[in-house]
Order: sequence, then C-alpha cells, then structure tokens
Amino acid sequence: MDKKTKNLFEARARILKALAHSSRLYMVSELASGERCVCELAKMIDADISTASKHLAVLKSAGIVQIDKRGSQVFYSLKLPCVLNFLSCVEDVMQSSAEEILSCCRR
Amino acid sequence: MDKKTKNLFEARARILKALAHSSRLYMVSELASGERCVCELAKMIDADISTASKHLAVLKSAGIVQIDKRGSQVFYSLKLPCVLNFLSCVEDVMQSSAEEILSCCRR
DNA sequence: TGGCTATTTGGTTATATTGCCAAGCATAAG
DNA sequence: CTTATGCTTGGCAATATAACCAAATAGCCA
Repeated sequence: MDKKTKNLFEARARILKALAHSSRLYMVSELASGERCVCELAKMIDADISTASKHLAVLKSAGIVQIDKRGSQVFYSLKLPCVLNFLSCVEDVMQSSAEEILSCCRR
Repeated sequence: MDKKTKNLFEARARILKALAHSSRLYMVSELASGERCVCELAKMIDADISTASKHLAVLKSAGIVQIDKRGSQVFYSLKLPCVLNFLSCVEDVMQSSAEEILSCCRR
C-alpha cells in the first residue's frame, strides 16, 4: 500500500470514526429531521452539555454537520443527507447477523 | 433516550466502528474484488499477520465479512456488498469538505 | 510421529477516546 | 455595567484500541 493510498484510506476512516459512536449516531439521526441546538441534543443523548459539544465538534470536523450561530445559540444540521444511507446498510448487516443466529437455533 | 433505543444505536455504532480503521477499510475494499487469505491481506496492509488476523476478527464479529476454511488457510470474503455503498458517501463527504476549503481560498 | 505452514490467541506497552468538572467566552437581558 | 444563558475549551481519570512478539492451535505432508 503506497503512501498516497494510505492517506486516502486514513481520510475515509476518519469520517467513519466520527460516526462510530452511539451518541453521535443518534444525534445524526435526529438531525435528519432538522436542525437542533446543542442543549437539545445534549438532553437527547442524556449527557453533559460539554460532552455533547465535543461530540458535535467531532462530527463537524469530519464534515458531516454544519453550524449556524443565531444569537446565543448554535444550531447544528446535517451537511449531506447521504449520510443517512449509511444507516440503511448498517441495518442490513445487523439483520443478516440476526438471521444467521436464528437459522442456527432452528436446526 | 430509552434503553432499547440506546442498545439499537450501540449495535449500529459497533458496525461502524469495525469499519472505522484505515487498514480494515482497505481490506474491505480489497475483498470487494474477491476472497483473500489472511497472509495476502496482511501483506497488503503491510502489517504483522497477527495484526491482520485481529483486524479481520473485528470485521467478522461485526458481521461484515465471513470466512471459509480450506486446508490450512482461512479465506475471508465480504458478506454484504452494500457495505461498499458506505464508501461512496464517505467520498461525497470528503469532496464536500475539499470544495469548501477551495471556495474559501478563492475569495 | 514429527516437522512445516497458516492462523489465532495471550500478554504487554503505547496511544487514543470518552465523560465529567471547572473555567473561559460571547451574546442577551436587566 | 452586571448578571444570566448557551456553548466551547482545558484538564484529568477511566477505559478502549492498536501493534508487536511469543506461544498455542490446526491442518498438511513426509
């Protein structure tokens, strides 16, 4: 694997890593229905505001969400809707694993 | 977020986490063109065989790849082709970020 | 059986991530 | 100006990941 290829895959992995946390994934799926301020998202994931803020910073630096500061609040929203397509495949993987377990038990 | 929802998102995150590493991502994209044994994949990511084996175990336990033992070798292959769709969206996110940087420099 | 090859597993160390608290900053309200 | 609110940042402790080496395991062949 040459250096250029390595950099490419590291960049890709960085984006996936940003999504690879239950709280961040939940926030992303909430943002699918519209923008939310930090305090709303913090309540949703049931965590300290500073924790939510840091998670959102991770998503932002990966280019998955964008911000809009209005007054004293900061509103986050999805940058690219295609991110939601990720989840449908994740669902397929989960279902496939579940079916495998079931078919194994049936025998 | 109730407990059931939390478990669901943790399960989803586990799958994304399995893909969120440059070596694992590279192995997955190689497997797109067909099955490979552990030693081949280890060479490709330029790592110790034990390291490759552990990465593959992560992918397997996430349900992303499957194995076929033949003789003394173990062949890994993709379980669901849809995993590759992830990458096209990752590409979109990267391009969007790159365009943003460019447009900022042009001004 | 004994040695050989391919792979997995255990152990260790280095590094990264996570979550909370406290402190800082900016904007809005009084 | 002072206070309150919403958010971000720095720091720390706990936990999780990653990479390597060494040792264990499994199947093949002489």
